[in-house]
Amino acid sequence: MTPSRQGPGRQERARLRREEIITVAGEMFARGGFRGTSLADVAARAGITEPGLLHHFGSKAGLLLAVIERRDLDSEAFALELLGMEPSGRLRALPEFARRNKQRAGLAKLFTVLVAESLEPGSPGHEHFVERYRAMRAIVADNIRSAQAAGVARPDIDPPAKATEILATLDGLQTQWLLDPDSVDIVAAVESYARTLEHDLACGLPHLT
Amino acid sequence: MTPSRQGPGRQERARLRREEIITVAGEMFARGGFRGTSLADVAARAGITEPGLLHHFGSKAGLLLAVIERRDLDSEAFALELLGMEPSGRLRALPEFARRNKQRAGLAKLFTVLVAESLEPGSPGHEHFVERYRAMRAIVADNIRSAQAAGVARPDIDPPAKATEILATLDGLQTQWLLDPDSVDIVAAVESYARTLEHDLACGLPHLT
DNA sequence: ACTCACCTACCGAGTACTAGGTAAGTGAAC
DNA sequence: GTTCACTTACCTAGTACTCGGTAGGTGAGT
Repeated sequence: MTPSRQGPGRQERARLRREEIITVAGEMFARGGFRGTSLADVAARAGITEPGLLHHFGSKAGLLLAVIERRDLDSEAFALELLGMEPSGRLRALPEFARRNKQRAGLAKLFTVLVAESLEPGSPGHEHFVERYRAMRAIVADNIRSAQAAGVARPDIDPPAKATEILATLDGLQTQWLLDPDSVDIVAAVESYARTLEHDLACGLPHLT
Repeated sequence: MTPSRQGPGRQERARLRREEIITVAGEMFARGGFRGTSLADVAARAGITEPGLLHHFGSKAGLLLAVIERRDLDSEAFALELLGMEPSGRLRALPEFARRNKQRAGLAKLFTVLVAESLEPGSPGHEHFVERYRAMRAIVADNIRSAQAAGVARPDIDPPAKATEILATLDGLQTQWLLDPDSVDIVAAVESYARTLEHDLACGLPHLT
């Protein structure tokens, strides 16, 4: 009897388990923060022992990095989707982005909580988030520049400054929504902001055909 | 000999010590978060024992509330200052607010970290921050309404939505600055946003005298 | 005389992580 | 196509330490 009965084999099974653990850990970090969640908590929920966890991820920080990496893959997919659209439609995709995030409130909360926990230099995720924000600002700034080149945005706007501002608003809206979902409708808020932005970028422009 | 020589007396001395402890705890909560800071850390820095701390504040959560209360008093002072100005000048006071926050990066970081730690319902500061944001949105919305009444803001702006948006942007800018002060100049960013806002609120208005 | 700030000493329950083992699967030699 | 050395997944048990909080006392100030 060859032992390869039908199950996915050892390493494949281990990979699946790793994925499952990352999912669970992400949810728990979102609820309780990184510092507020213990390896024991994660292990219990994932149906594994603490040393079992550490076997896969090396350390608690390693687990955090795996969770962050997963989240990044997710949002990268969305970014690519965005870049596939023509520039004029990207603004209109913002509410779609909000709807998507609303479906995944856990991921959104995870991000907000982890950023706050990473403010202090030297914390496990600090460099990662610094780099990430720099990259995001650069991407948004490039988008603005191309909109200016296409003549659909005022040329007197400073792309980096506006990029910082846009990301800030989206983050801030998300935070207020996560804190108090009954008072803040994230989709409506982002839709409203998209209108603000449209007005802000174009108001005063000489009309085009 | 009446022992009231010149020292401030026992209760006064205790009050001063309380204040000192709150200051120290605020700094440490800002650096390491509430969960990431232990009573032992605070006690050591404040030159007191852990039970000494608990004598004053009852519990760790009590200490947190004292810290939050202190911060609120501080920002309330600024709010009153703002309300003393005529409405048209309030926008111009935003950069002043940023400069003030830059001086007190510790307090700003404290606020950002604590809000993130309070996202989850049931966490020690949750209700406090929910209430606080509701109040702040209401205040800003009122400001917008009065600007509309005075004819210096477009009447088609929805005050609550714009209020949420403004607070979001200011919070988000602060977060990016705290995370990466080398890349984000908070004062310049807020100045830039104040210009955006001015443009946003007034652009399209029929000119007044 | 009494209050109250603050201490020493301590507790039980976590904390991340390690040591060392077992058992199951894998790959090359034969 | 078995055999067998090797790797890998994961466990039990325990490390040294930190956590927030309590009990009960001391001693200065009022």
